[in-house]
Amino acid sequence: MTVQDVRAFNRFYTNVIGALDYSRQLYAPYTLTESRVLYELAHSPRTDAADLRTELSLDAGYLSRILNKFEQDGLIERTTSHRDPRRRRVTLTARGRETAALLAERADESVGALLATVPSADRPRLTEAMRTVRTLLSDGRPPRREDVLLREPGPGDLGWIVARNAALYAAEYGFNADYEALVARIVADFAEDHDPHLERVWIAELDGRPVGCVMCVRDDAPATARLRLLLVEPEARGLGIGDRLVSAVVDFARGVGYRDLVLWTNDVLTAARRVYQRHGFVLAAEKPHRSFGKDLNGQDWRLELTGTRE
Amino acid sequence: MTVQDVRAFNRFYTNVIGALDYSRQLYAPYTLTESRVLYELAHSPRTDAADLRTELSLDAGYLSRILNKFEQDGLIERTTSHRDPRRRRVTLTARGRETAALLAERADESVGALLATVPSADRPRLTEAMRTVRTLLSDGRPPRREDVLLREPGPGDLGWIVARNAALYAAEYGFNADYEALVARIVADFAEDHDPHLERVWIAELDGRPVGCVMCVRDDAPATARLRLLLVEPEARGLGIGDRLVSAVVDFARGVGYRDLVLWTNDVLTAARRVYQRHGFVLAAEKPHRSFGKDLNGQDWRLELTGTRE
DNA sequence: GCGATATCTCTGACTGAGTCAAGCATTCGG
DNA sequence: CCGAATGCTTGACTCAGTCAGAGATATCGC
Repeated sequence: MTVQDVRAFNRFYTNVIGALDYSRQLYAPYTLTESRVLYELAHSPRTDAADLRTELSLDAGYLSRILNKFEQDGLIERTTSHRDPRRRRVTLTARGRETAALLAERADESVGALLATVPSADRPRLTEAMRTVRTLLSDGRPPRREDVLLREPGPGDLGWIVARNAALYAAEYGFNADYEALVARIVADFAEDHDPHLERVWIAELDGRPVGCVMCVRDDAPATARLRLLLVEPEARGLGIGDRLVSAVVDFARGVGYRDLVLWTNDVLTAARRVYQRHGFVLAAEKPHRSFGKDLNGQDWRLELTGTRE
Repeated sequence: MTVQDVRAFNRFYTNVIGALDYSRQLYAPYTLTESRVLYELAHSPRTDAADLRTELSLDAGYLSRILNKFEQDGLIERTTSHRDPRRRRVTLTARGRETAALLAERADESVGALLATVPSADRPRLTEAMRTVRTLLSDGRPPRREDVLLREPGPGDLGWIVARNAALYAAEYGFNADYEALVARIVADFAEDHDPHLERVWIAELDGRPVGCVMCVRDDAPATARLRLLLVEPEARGLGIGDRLVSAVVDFARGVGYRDLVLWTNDVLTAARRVYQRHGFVLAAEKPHRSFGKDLNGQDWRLELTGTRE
């Protein structure tokens, strides 16, 4: 049950945060909340009090008192905001920046001590996992299209294509190991020998991790390109990534002078089919076959690249 | 910088925990700390006050007062411990269990509301990431040899072999994409056609995720097997995984009747070489070559499988 | 067995982080 | 121009959590 997992994590992490502050000297002579305010100020030095309130969800009176203290200690200066005299603009003084840096340093030390218990080989996994938790929980903001980036494959990405194709089709359609063999063959052929001007692979990246791919290779027929291995991870669907990948292939194929673009798929892959249709592919042939441990309907689709460009 | 990542995560998660408690009704009529005590009691019903103190690191006086309140409310009963009359044994009453259940239910709801913002496709990633953070930070208990399991590859594992070989050798030795092509070729050949009685792949699994692999295939020479693609993830090194993988290959090859086991490696892979030596492999030939964008010394190693079995 | 010391618990006294409500100044919507 | 809303401040308060002392009992050295 996911809720229980999350609650267990909350209990655990409450202890972690508590343990970091064990000596009770971390924030002296300020409190955790004061130190959060100071941090916020140090990282966006020209802020209105109202922004601090919403950002840290503090009580207005509480914040006002905290800022009083900071002003007495010479950490900040308060002026009224230009565009709204009710608002107070808060700016850090040099002394305030010093203090913020001091607190940051202490926090660094404390966290460093915690991190020292983690083998350095594991640290990338730790930061990766923390980033995952953050992005998934951060107000559930759904990723936007602009967060997705298309790029060329780097080390390991071709293997990733094989792994994710095999795992996803096994999970979603029950394909057996033959499918992984097919994909591995396609990828190996590409990796071993391809003309970078006429053949290419794109990786769709979201928050630094691959979430989709597509390949464009020469076909046997003259002046014909073949689109292969279109894939979008379930968690990244609905962002138009499939469309962008297909567009990339179409544009590329047209740009380097192919006259036709073909692809082979199966009718069970309905989402993919709609993407192809949107880009103007038409069904050229359909044939039942038994592959990957399933009875399937193979489909050949074709898009003429000459003619009217929309 | 990892420390900064962790601190960012701490700030973030402080907000998450704060937000969960937003309505301020979560624990009413008790406080967070009281509710933690109640939780602890509900999950180990027969506890001494001293245990609670150490477990939750509470002030003795504070805990005493909390227990007073609980006793007045009829949630607990206090008796003196048998083995030490100074200690107080605390047991939940039926009413105490009810209250604990009620609080747990409210917390579940609150967490459930948070989780509702996470698309269900992402939830496995969330719990996985949380588990990773917990296991890495919780006392850094190093994994033990018994936690590692050798198994046959499942869907996606062959692709994983390609991906991790390529990524690791690129990171550790600067190999270029040619190496990924070579691995992809080897894996594709295996996936497409292999004799399961004479050729096999092993995946080493730690806590449910792959951390190592090795392959055994027929060689061109008669009655000769070839060991390929031995790999152990950095974070799983030092657990004897390499030895276990090589042992698996040696035992398998000997068991199915091969007379020789050969392998090709490069002298920069010193850790792997030591593994091979431990298993009795001897260096048969060495030859410089330029591959994968590097000048390397290729080595052929050989182990006779007939003769004295140790 | 006895004294010195440590441990467990409880209570009184206190601190101070955070909340609530009222009031003043200003902007916004009509 | 008026009522409502927003931003900030201050006074008054609550109550979570800390600290110190005291009583009871265990443990250790002798």
